[in-house]
Amino acid sequence: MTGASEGAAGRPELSRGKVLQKALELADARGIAALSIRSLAQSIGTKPMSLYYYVANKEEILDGLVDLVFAEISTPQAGREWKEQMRRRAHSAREVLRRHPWAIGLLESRKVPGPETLKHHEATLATLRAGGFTVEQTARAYSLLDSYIYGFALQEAGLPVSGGEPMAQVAAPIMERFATGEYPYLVEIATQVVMQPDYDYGNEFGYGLELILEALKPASAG
Amino acid sequence: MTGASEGAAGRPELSRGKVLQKALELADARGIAALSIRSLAQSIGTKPMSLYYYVANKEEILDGLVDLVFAEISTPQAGREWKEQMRRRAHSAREVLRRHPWAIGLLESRKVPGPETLKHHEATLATLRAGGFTVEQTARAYSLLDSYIYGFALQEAGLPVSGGEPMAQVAAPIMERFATGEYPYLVEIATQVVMQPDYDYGNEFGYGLELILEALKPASAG
DNA sequence: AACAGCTTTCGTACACTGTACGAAAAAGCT
DNA sequence: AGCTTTTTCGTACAGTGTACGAAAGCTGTT
Repeated sequence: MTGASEGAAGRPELSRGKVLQKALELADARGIAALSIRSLAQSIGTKPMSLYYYVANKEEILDGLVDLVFAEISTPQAGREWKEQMRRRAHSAREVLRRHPWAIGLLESRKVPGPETLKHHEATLATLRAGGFTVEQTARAYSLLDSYIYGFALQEAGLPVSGGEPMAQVAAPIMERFATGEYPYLVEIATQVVMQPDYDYGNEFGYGLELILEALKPASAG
Repeated sequence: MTGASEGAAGRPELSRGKVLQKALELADARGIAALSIRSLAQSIGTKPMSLYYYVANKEEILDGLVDLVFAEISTPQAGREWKEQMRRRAHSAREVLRRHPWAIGLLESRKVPGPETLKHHEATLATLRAGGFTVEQTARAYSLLDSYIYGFALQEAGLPVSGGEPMAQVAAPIMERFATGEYPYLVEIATQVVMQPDYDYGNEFGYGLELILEALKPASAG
């Protein structure tokens, strides 16, 4: 009963899942740079080397994190209207990547996709195919949609967190260099759109997404 | 003459530019993970701590690298046909990011844009504005185009290098899990398009780009 | 020639990283 | 009880970024 499995008393009971879960929390809370084996072990309440029983190395933890993030993205359902399904998925993906911005940087160096990642891709492909896209059209549509989603998330991650007025903060130091009049168009866009009090870059996501969804079409020519 | 400046004899003559240049070469050759202060100093032919005279810390080196990469992207010219200019810029950006894939991951954590980056943005904005886009339309078009470019580069970076047949390599290990029949649509797209001998994912870039350029329009409604 | 004052180099040391190796402890089984 | 497998973790090592301060080199003035 009080074996290595179920924690009967106060035993926290370590497991691969718990390691990854805590790693995700730590990355969210303190940033991916602060995710070290030692800090992770401490936040779990164990010792550094104990983690290596559940995980081969740190790379494997990062792989697991990316897979966890993919698992959070809402899975589209084949058979339903493809456009609405893709819209839902895209917005969900953006939200997830905004919650875990560090995951974007991780994507660049990941080699093997995890099981949840594969499941997600499978469901997305199924939805497009069921929507009437040919195999080739599906490949292109998927590439286009995901490129937009990842790219938007990447740009969003390069901004100061998000909220009411942080745009003025990122713009201010740059504005000084602008005093020279070197960058009139950057000044224009900064003052006339970005620094407007109610401007939220996140809202631009929908614009580009709709434009792409509108232009995508199954059947006939590609 | 044999002062601290021009290297008259065999003196290599250190400088901030040289440090960044060598850092770029090292990152390209051995990957961003292999770029350490010590390895960089050695490749330059100096000692680690000497670099800190030209650079405040490693972060500043990474900032400089990103700016160097941006400098490589061909700058659009305002006044010329905006669509053609954006096409050129997009293809150039993709090529540059394929040469320096590590730069994509760096983008996520960069805080302040460098001078070359600003210059590039300025020129792009100028071209769109001159092409008849309003300020708001420019912001949206720019966001859409760059999201697509960065996202595509990000996905491309997650692939095995590039060449004739590496697609079969990334697909093979995954294919084993497919033997279970869990992922029929992934199998379909893998066998029917990705693993085709003459398939090159890079070619898909043009498709999405043209679709976006076609849908973008200046004037009237946004 | 000697000194002073820059600029530029770099040796040493410290705290921190991932993890190889192997010992120790705990749990399960006969 | 003992034996075996599973799970934990202490120690040690090579590598990281960089703070601090000493040294060296160069320039200009006397």
